[in-house]
Amino acid sequence: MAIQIYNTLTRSKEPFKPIEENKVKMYVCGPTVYNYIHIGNARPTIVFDTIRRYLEYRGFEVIYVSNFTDVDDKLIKASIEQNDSVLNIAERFIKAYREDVHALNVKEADIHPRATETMPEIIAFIKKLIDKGYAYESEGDVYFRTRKFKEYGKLSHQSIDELKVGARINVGEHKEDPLDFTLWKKAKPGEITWESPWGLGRPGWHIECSAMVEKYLGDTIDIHAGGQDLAFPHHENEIAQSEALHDKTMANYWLHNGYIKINNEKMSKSIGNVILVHDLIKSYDPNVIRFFILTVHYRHPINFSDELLKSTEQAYDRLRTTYHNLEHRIENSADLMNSEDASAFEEKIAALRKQFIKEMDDDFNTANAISVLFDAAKEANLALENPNSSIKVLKDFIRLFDELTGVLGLTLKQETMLDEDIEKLIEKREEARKARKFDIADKIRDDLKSQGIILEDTPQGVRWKRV
RNA sequence: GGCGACAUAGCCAAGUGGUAAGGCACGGGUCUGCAAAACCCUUAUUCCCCGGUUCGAAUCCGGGUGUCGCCUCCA
Repeated sequence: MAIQIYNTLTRSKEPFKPIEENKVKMYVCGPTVYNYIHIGNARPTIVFDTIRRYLEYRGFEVIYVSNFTDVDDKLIKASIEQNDSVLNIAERFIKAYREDVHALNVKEADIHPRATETMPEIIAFIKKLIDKGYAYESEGDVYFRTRKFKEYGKLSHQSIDELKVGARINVGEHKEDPLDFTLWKKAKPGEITWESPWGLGRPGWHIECSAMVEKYLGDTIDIHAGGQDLAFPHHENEIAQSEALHDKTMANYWLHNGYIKINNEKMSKSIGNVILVHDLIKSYDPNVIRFFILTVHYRHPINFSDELLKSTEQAYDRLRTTYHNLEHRIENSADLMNSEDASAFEEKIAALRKQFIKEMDDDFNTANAISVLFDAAKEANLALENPNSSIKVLKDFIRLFDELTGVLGLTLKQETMLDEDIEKLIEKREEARKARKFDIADKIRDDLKSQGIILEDTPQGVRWKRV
């Protein structure tokens, strides 16, 4: 059975069929780089990275394009406030974005185009729209003639007459119709500008994505994705621009991730509850943050709170502990070949892998895929419980964890080095235990615990982990 | 006003017609020198409310309540 994907366009799950066999062209709307990214920006980044990884895992070659909006009103505003150039600010936060996203183990996009580097294509795109009658110049601005595109509203399932209520005309705009949206914006004095057939100005927000998709992926792509709020108007406008020009479907599958709320409130600057990834990774392992995002289906809203993140950390530690215990046992135990038990576990490992794929095939249900990870932990723990388990089985569990968590962009492996003086203390404690001097042994264990190192005694010797 | 999402145990969260996954927390037990980790057991006769369809509904339909989102920059 094919992978099922929920398509915003049809509001239903559809079997995934790429345009070219085994190849996926994927475009994800990226950030406007005027600040550090917040946890809400991190969700689509993580979610669509996971979808990309899964498609690759299933044998597709994925071409993943994600843009940086490096010129727009917000950047111009920041430039005035910070008394720095738009390009400097953009450069700074692209760097910050890369650092944050790298920490969250998000794979680099194949192509990361910037609006400012796509200017010739953007201008050409607009020009062709004007030639085709879908756009018009008006006192240095260029607008898209929305009503002329008959399918307008098909993504957000709104009729054009209902949309009219919300449409606005800002001061200084000269539109034929309130629904028309900006393709090219005439520059105000002092603003960053590019030359165009309509004078100095800069692109509107929606046009860059249409131009980039066309430039890097072609007229029709497989997957176009972004946050739920981008469905309207951003994606609707992209469709209008691209399909008006090409007379072809822009993207076969439109994917939108749900919102993140903070303590059940909307995250917004006015409430002052914006959580930056940059800050969050100072207090939490990025693995835990990523895991947290993936414990909820990508289309559902997530509530975010410190308390929830803490309990997620506990949950993640259960997986990490199992993984670590497997490693410890493999290193400290002779191989005991017990083929009967081995084949039973091998069958379970195969079944777990199959189940994981089944869950992910169903519209990337990472919540259920994660529950398979816990099932795997349970089986691995049972294997560890058995003193006769073969090393091969334990190694196969490690491989299973590496494989499945790799698809989710998570890692369970942790640091394995200890300071020499701590190693000595552990040895000293072992001697004390052998001599049944438990008061000395317990004192050492307590001391190390206060340094964040937990000792656990097992039949295969002492095992340690950091808190 | 238009479009949409959500409501499942103390908390988080799957499940979209066949008799309630998983995790966190809590309690009991086994193991242990004591721990830790792990394992076993226990924890929702019930899925916001009221009707309806059905042999059968958390799941479908109608109505209601509540929370939230988009329609304006926003992931």
